[in-house]
Amino acid sequence: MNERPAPRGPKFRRRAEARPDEVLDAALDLFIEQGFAATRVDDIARRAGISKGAVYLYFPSKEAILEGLVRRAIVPIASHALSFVENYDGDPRLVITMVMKMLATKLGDPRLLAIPKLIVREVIVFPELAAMYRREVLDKVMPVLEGLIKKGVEQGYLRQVDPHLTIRSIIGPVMLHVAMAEIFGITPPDGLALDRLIDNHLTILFDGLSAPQEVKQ
Amino acid sequence: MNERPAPRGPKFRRRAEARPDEVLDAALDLFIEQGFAATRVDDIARRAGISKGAVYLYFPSKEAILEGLVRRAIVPIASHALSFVENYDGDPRLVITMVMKMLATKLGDPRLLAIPKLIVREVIVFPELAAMYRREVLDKVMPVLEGLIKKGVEQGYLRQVDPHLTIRSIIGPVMLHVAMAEIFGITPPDGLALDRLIDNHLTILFDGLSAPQEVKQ
DNA sequence: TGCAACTAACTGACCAGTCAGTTATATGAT
DNA sequence: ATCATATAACTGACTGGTCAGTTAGTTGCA
Repeated sequence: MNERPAPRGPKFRRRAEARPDEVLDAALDLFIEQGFAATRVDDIARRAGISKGAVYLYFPSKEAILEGLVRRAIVPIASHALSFVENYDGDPRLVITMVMKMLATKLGDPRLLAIPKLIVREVIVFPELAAMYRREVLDKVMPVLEGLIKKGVEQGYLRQVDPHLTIRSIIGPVMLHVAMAEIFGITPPDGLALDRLIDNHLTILFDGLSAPQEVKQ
Repeated sequence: MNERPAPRGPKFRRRAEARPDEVLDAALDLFIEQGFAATRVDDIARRAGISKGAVYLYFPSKEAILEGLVRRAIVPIASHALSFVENYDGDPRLVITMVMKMLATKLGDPRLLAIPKLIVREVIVFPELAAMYRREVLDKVMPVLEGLIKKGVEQGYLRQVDPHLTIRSIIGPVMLHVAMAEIFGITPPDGLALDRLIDNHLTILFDGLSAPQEVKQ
């Protein structure tokens, strides 16, 4: 798997710039496979192609690696398309549909999904991790969605609902779908089928589970 | 908290019948507080009022305690009101409402909620745990709900939806609500408010998020 | 009196974090 | 260009603490 070290090549390279990211990449792989506790720092080092001692040149502790992982994942979120949603003024159902499609893309990428999974697993031992994620991601995203729904109600697009609670009705089903697949391996017969789930859900979400009345003619 | 052992009392009691359950109770408390890995068998023993060695008279390993915990929680599920749901023949929306209220009760009890939480946390290290829960609980409950929806569609109560996927739209929001509260401490201003969440959700679920048309007169 | 139930001290494996020593490479003098 | 020197980057063996599981011996009870 690893190329055999050339007998005449140097024993190691000095590449201080690249190391931290390589450590994080290696750690993410291993944390996904085995979880935080079961992963040895030595394993992380080996997969990153350095010695254990070198890991401690860049991270003061194993926990700091986990924290670095979450921090690195969080950074790009801030610069995201939230301002578009914030300033949008038409039918909120279009934006909701868009948000769902985007969410599906994110959740489909194992390396993105891994971060919330890690947080969920480690929240008891490292509550600061969850606090960080909440502060940097959820506290930014959720108020925007809440505002969207509130405006939708005021403008007459949406039924009178509680904006705060309605967020759960919108994205809860997608989360549960992914969670059931991840934890229990329960998927539709033809795979994860996130697109079909979202179609099915949006129909129910917008127009209700009840059969349409015959008044439509 | 523990009564001080009377100086003249016996050093221990022989109570083989009661021990296993007491160990499980102690373990559940500690696993909730600190997670599986961070809990020492010695702590479990002490809280159960026995020595570590005694624990190993009843459970062959620490993992077996966790497994016993899940198994004990699963047993009462089998004998539950599923047959009622299975044989019900009227408007499925009534049953769905009922199921949601029942779910809310279960999720409101920390000692019941703790079991799925443990499974979620430990699924990577002990996948058999998740498999067990799936086999004994989910594979029994979900087909019944699926059948309920299917029948509801056939009898014209419900819109044409995919029964398998629709389960997510029904209970996903409740799960997300609880998960957000548990993991990130995100709740409505006035507490968990599960009842209000369910009311809000059922309105959306049955009749849709879209504002009602003016045709109703 | 016998033995199941129980205790408490012990063992051995594991692993995060340390550190003394080694190697790569940048810098500057010749 | 070539070499000497400095130091940042890195290695790998070691340590100290932790803890699951074991066992030799003690105690409660029928």
